[in-house]
Amino acid sequence: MSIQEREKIVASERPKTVTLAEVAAKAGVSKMTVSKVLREVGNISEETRQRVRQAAQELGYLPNSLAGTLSSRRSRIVAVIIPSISDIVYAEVLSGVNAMLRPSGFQTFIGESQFDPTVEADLIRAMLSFQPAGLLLNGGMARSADAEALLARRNCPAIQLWDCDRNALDFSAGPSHEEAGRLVAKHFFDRGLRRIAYVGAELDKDLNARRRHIALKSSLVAADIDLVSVTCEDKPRQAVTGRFLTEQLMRMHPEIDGIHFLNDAMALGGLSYLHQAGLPVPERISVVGFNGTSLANAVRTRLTTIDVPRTEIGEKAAQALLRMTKAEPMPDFWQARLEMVQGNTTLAI
Amino acid sequence: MSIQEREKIVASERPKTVTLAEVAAKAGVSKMTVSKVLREVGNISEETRQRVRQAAQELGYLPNSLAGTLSSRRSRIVAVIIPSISDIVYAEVLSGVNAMLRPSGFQTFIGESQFDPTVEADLIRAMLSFQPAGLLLNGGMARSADAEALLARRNCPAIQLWDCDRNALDFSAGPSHEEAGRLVAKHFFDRGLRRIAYVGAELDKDLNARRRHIALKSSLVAADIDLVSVTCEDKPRQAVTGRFLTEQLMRMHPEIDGIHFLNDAMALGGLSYLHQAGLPVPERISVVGFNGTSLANAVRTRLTTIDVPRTEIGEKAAQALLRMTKAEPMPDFWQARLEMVQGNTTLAI
DNA sequence: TTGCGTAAAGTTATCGATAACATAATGCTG
DNA sequence: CAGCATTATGTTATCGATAACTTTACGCAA
Repeated sequence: MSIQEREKIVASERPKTVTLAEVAAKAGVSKMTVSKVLREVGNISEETRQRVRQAAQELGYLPNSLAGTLSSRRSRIVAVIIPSISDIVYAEVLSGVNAMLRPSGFQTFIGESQFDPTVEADLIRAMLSFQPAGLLLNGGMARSADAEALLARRNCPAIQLWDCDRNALDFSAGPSHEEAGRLVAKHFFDRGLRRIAYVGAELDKDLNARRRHIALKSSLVAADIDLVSVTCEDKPRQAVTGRFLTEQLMRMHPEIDGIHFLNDAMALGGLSYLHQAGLPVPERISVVGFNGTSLANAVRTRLTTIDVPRTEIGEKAAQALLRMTKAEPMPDFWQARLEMVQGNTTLAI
Repeated sequence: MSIQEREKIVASERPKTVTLAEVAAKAGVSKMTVSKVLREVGNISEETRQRVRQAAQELGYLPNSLAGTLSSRRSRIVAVIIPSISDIVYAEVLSGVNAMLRPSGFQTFIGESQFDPTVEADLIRAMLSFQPAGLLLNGGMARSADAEALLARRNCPAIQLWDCDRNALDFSAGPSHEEAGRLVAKHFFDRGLRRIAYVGAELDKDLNARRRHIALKSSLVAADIDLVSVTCEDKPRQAVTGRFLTEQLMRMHPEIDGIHFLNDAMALGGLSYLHQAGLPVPERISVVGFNGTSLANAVRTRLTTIDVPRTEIGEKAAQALLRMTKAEPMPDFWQARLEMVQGNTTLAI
């Protein structure tokens, strides 16, 4: 008999769940006493404690959090909705959230909206039905009327991630995307570049990226410089798209000497084309990405980018949530510090 | 008054939750009728349906899934515990799981064990307390006695991810790591290489990686070839470590002409050193990574690696879980197909 | 017209815990 | 030693839903 077969049998004759009442019976006390002992509240004699703990141990008691939460109306679930789980950028924020919440006994519920407001609204509904202690949402998305209505009816704090420029919720943690756009403009100014382009994708979905784009454009316009934008809405925000669009850009505007990309992945794709086309970076053309994701996986990179403290964003958001559940006072937002990281000129891998 | 201030007031005077009973009162029917209408079960006249739906709509009724699950003992929560959220490899599996489960109305609960068996056991306990419909665990970890005991008491199916070589649970979905090790050996054999090294980190935590390592070694030994292994347990499995260890390796064993790395990130770090040291890849030395993660973000890479269908692993695991909840028959495991991807020799970015 | 099957709605018990209050036993003060 | 605070434990009601059964009303065949 294989391991699988053996276990499948076990699975069919699943052990029945042990409840508080059974532990109470075994320990010879009331359910309430057991509950108090296990939650470590109230006054229970040391001797009873021991008996109860022993009984719980022997029966293999596992509390039912659903019942507990329902009864106490105090939840330890935190719902997080991010655009994409497999995008390292959001995953790292999530990691920060998790790291901060777990020691306090909170569990994270995760939803993936894929930048779709309809999906987001569905997720908010599903999440709220679990009576979470808090809701963490991504700021850079259009929100459906449905979602707004659900949020208005929420009875838990809601926090916005990734964006501190504007916020209709209780707290926001993230960078200022307007500042990011200005930083990029300054980078080009400092180098005396005046033929600037922007390359991005799916800007209709990602409002944060759109705001960076607009801020860059405004800063340039203020200096009487025009911004050439090459974007497309139906291709992924990945390296391949960055490469493709950069090729298009350079064919149509060979004079360009500075490009800002929506993110690092697209920028790396762009670098790839520029290298192949014999346009040295940064001598002939300057390239700026966004996120600082290229830094983590490469030992050295020639990509200049704006590093965003992603894990810290998650941590700050989670901290704020913890404070709010304790009704402690706190500010309305936390602004993440952006850091422009100069790429070195060593060969990139 | 700022947006934040306005919302904070709203937050303090939170809307009280609307229950089934209130909807029932408004619609002039019993709670049960409302419950049946909203779940679309039983025989309810069209006219009543309309009245109930309207009442629910107007009151902004949101079901309480905790109460529902407690009462019906049928959960739509699926618990997933992975070693790291921000490691793209696990995040992509998660994405596959999510994509498959959401259409069926399941919600994913996520835990991050950080390769720590103690943390994993704690998470299993926490997850089980939410009465999940299923549990997805990572296969490549040592499991604590505590965790084993909890799993034995589970009353839901449990599935193992990332590993189909052995399984003590109900189903497993993943590659054979032994096959992966053999594939790498074959790759070196085919090129007539005989001075082979392995570079890895944290092998004490990642049993899957350890099994690949052992399989590689066995295959080589069978061909009378020795494997030089350079590993360390206290550095991250990242590019920097790969670079550092490769440098050590090549100083001590300059004759090496083939290296297998624990993962792509470390391999890229290794490539970086080899390039700097003037050792052309693959002419002078052959490099093989693992995972195929380098493929996603780069337009072209010189890294040879074994591609693993991560999203598919998640999908298959989720599918199996869905089947098991319906008590449908199914095999014990799904073996992911591994694909050796040859790096091209174009300059990598 | 009787009897029975089905449609449509309601009643009661329950899921597994916790809150809030009640009670019993103890200790301590004046 | 009465009286009261404190400690230790138990009782009852409740959280918000669903399962399982019951009741009522109606239609139609014999």
